[in-house]
Amino acid sequence: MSDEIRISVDAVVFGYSKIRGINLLLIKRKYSPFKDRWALPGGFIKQNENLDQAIERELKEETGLSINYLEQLYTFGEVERDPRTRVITVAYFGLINSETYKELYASTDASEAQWFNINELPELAFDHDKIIKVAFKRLRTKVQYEPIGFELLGKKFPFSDLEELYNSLLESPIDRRNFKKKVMSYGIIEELNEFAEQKGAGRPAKLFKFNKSIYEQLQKKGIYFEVN
Amino acid sequence: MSDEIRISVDAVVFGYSKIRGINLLLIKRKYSPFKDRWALPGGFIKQNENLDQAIERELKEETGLSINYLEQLYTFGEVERDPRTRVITVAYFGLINSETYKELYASTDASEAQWFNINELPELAFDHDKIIKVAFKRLRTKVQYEPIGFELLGKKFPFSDLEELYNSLLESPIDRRNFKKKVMSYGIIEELNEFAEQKGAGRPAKLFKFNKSIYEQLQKKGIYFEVN
DNA sequence: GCAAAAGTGTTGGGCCTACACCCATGC
DNA sequence: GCATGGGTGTAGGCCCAACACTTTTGC
Repeated sequence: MSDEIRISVDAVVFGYSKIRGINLLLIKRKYSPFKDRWALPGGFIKQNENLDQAIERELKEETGLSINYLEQLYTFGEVERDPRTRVITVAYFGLINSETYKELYASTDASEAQWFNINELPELAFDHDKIIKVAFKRLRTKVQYEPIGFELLGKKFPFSDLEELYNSLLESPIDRRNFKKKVMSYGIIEELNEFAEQKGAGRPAKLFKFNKSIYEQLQKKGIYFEVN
Repeated sequence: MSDEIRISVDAVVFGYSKIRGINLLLIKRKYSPFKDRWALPGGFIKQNENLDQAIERELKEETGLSINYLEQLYTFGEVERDPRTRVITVAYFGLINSETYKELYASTDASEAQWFNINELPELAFDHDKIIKVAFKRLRTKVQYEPIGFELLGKKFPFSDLEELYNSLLESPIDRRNFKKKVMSYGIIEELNEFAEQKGAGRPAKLFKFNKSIYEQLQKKGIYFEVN
């Protein structure tokens, strides 16, 4: 056990689908410690790369995914969190849109990377369960004051997808009519003249699109998104 | 230049007084690099201490202060942020109440530690100006949705101190009557039967006290503090 | 025709905003 | 008595919460 302190980055990446709900990206560890245990994607940072670069590299290496939304979450540095040596990890919080999300689902169970439902997580390596808790709390808090929910949906989505997403993230069930009025009132969502593909019965759903640049203009004016 | 990556902690500690406004705690560096330049209190973490322990130790060593409110802010890890070698720093965000704050003011200019008005900061070492910006933004945002402003006041305070504090932190000037109604409506502030010492003319001000345990009970019920 | 999902308006009440004068003290 | 800072109430409007039926499709 050297006297060095090592630094890693780890990412908590959430995905979403209407059927499966909130899912989390995990990888199976190839090496000791915690060999064959599921863990967050991540790894040690290199001498000449920034933290942001490190986490992007690790995600690409271990899962092949590119993440549309990624921000620093918290740094975990408990002395005993890694049995080998002292490791401090900078955790990131990521969201992935449903198109990319589906691709990974297609890539079989044999893959090293896999999605798990947030309520059915396996036993995890290190203190990763603790990190995930912090990240999930951030997700549930942040969807209420920033329009990050759209990062979990596709570019075009039926309004009911957004509804369901917020329903699964917020504590109390949302009122469909009030929710739509509120969200539409910001003018950051465009109604398209396209319809979602039918799957089963029911009236076909119009598709909507999140307009990020309008949101950014509102922010500058001091108008902030808020839902609860 | 070794191949090691080193880890430090730094603290952005804010103090407040009605006369001087928002102030920031800085220390003068004794050693190279940036010798004699003002910088955030902080230093390298030790092999066997947690991050929280490290920042508390450094603050005590360098400034003698004990901080009532301290939370992790953000981790800064740009490759070139330290000219010596690669150093990643975990920044903390702290608030200190006005009693403690005054004590330091009494400890002369010769001291290594000194308060600076947030609008009159000297040139700083490393990327500490950037860290301070992030911290100040956090302060201004967070006072709006958590009652952390009280951490900057004394245990007992005249209501006008709170008013002035929010006035100096928020962008638009607050309405005195509406502000008081809002804050009092949470029931987290007790009106005492004591009065502030007179300094100059004016009606004597009643003293108030923040009741943290009532606030925590409200939080559990899902009632959140909010001012703007 | 019935099951499944999408779409849509109104009302009452509570909360937030706007706004200005009196009170107690020092000098 | 005047300057200084502390303390206080109301009315109008806006926004939010509560609430249920109709439309379009697949089968």
